[in-house]
Amino acid sequence: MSATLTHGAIEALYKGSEVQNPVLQLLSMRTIPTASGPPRFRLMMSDGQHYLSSFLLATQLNDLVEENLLVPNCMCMLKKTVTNTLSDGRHVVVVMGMEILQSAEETGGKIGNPTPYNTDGTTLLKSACMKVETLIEVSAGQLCSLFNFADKTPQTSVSSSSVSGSPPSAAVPGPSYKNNSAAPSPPRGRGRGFVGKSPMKASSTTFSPMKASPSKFSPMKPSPTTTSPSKFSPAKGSPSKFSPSKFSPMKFSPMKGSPMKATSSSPSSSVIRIASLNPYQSKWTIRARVTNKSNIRTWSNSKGEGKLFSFDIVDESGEIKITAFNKEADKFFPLVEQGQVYYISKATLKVANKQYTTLKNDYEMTLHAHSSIVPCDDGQDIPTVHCDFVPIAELENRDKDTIIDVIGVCKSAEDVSRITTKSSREVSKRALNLIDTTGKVVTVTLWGEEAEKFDGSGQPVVAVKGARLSDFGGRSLSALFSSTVMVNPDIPEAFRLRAWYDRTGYALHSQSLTDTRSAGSGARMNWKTLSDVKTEHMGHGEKADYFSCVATVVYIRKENCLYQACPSADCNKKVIDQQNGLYRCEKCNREFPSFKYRLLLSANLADFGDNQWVTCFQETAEALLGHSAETLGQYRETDETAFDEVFQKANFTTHIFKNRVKLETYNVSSYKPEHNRI
DNA sequence: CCCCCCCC
Ligand SMILES: [Zn+2]
Repeated sequence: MSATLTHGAIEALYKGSEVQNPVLQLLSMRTIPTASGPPRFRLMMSDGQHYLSSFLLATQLNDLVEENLLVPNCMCMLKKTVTNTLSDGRHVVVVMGMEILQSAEETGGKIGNPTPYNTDGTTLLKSACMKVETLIEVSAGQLCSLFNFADKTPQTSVSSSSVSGSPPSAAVPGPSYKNNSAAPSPPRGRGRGFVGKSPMKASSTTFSPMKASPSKFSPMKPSPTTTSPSKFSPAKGSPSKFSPSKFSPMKFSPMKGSPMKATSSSPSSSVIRIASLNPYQSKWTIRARVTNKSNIRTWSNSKGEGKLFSFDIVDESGEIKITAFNKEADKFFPLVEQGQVYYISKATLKVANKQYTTLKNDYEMTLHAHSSIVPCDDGQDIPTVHCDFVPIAELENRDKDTIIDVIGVCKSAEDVSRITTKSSREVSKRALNLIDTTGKVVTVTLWGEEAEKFDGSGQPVVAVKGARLSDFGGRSLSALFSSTVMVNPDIPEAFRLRAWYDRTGYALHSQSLTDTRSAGSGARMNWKTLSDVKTEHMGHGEKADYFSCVATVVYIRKENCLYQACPSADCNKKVIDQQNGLYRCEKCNREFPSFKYRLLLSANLADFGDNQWVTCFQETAEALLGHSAETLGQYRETDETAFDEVFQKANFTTHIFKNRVKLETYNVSSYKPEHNRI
């Protein structure tokens, strides 16, 4: 290929006008001193007529320099750029994607006789050079930090698609000058073909999405009557007429001189699409619908602690996750309503950690003190749920761990039960059996509140967006934290399924993809004697082993079997008695006037050939002892005889124990009977 | 700044 330079591209790029995949020649390159982090490269580029040194290489493209591909005189196609305007009006062109078309050797030298591009009426190369240098200092808070974010994720679409030199993918068609170019999804197994979801499109009360926050349960009407708090008074001037689709890409780039008049309450900058968001620009407003609002959750780890909630938003271009921490969590949680459309601005973009996200966006958003979320009362044009439902029969052909959307009639549902995870967290679970018109059934497991609140009576249609396919029992599904569970969603697929099931489906001799002969009914029980467990070295592998046994309790340690735990709902951490009527939870980092009792029981089990120490967590211990932890706590405080009696009664009782076994430090196995009965 | 995705 003999490349030709795109005359006029320098001016277009500098001004932020649209230009199709411009081809430029690199004339020179300089390293910009940085205090920390990877080096930054400033490029002087030529289009054969003009040259300009206001180009900055996004750091995810630094490889091109380090591998000596991007060297002076080479010719390159700029596939993704963003033109930023600094507060003083100067521009800088951030190169986020480029392809080397021709090496320096092949090109042979400088093409043409380009002159300095006149950026502001005075032709001064020197000033152009100065600009870029000061840029870093002047807007250090802005650009540098943004670069840092970008650097954390080497596999952004920008680097992966352009460094490899692959042709533009279908996801990024057309011009390279596109602030609004939707960041293409990197290849990943979890990819899903949906744009976004909003269960709350629901215009009828039959719709009840199952996600934690109470606000999610309020059905949305197509034209919601927003009762927004006064400080969030929606814009009066109907900003929605600035429909994103009417905006040319040009609008997305120069940041000064917003075309919109900013009033006190209306969005003060251009309404752009979610797909156009990137960390290099900060003055934007998006208009989008809230989906998947979470509850407020606390965390505590080595780096600190706090609380947060998150939600996803969707518009016609894509979706993005938004998180609010601590103060902002408290501030925005009550204002953000599932299904509602908002103008959102002044939030911080950062590169999303692909390890965690199932959303199709390379970035995610964090709200901060000055972020603005204003209800939009005429958001009917903003899409709601978009699911790519996979027919249940088709799940047989999908790979394990794929994230999929599924819909079916809930033929039957387990009762909710509590289980203890490997990390000793307790969680509720409930398995549903969904059937669709393929006549196949699959088991979907719901967790936590969704499991608790699920009501399977009346065999509702259930849709799960973003469930993970597992190979357990053949094929089964599990809801994730990021999943949305919708009961009787107001969507055509649901109506079709309802009609089908009520007419003929109910009588169908269905086949399950999930082997349901599990837990309790025999086939899946792994029966062992306590002696087997030892001779077979169960629990010595990487993963835990599971077995069931019939055994008799021969000893129960009643000392230390009860502890005083944090009273908050999902925190079972042991509290510290402050001796002043208050109990401190280190995890919640606060004191409570009360605690709850929890059981952690050490017992010795014996069968005809051997014996074994096991640990029984709360539910199992309560079943074994026949009393709640709370009752036992009362006994211990007030009636020691009654307390002792409980243990005596439980001793020498025989049960079926279901155990998890995993070798822990040195020779101590932790056996966890999770369920037992005589 | 989270990021738990669980159970058989
Ligand atoms: Zn606590």
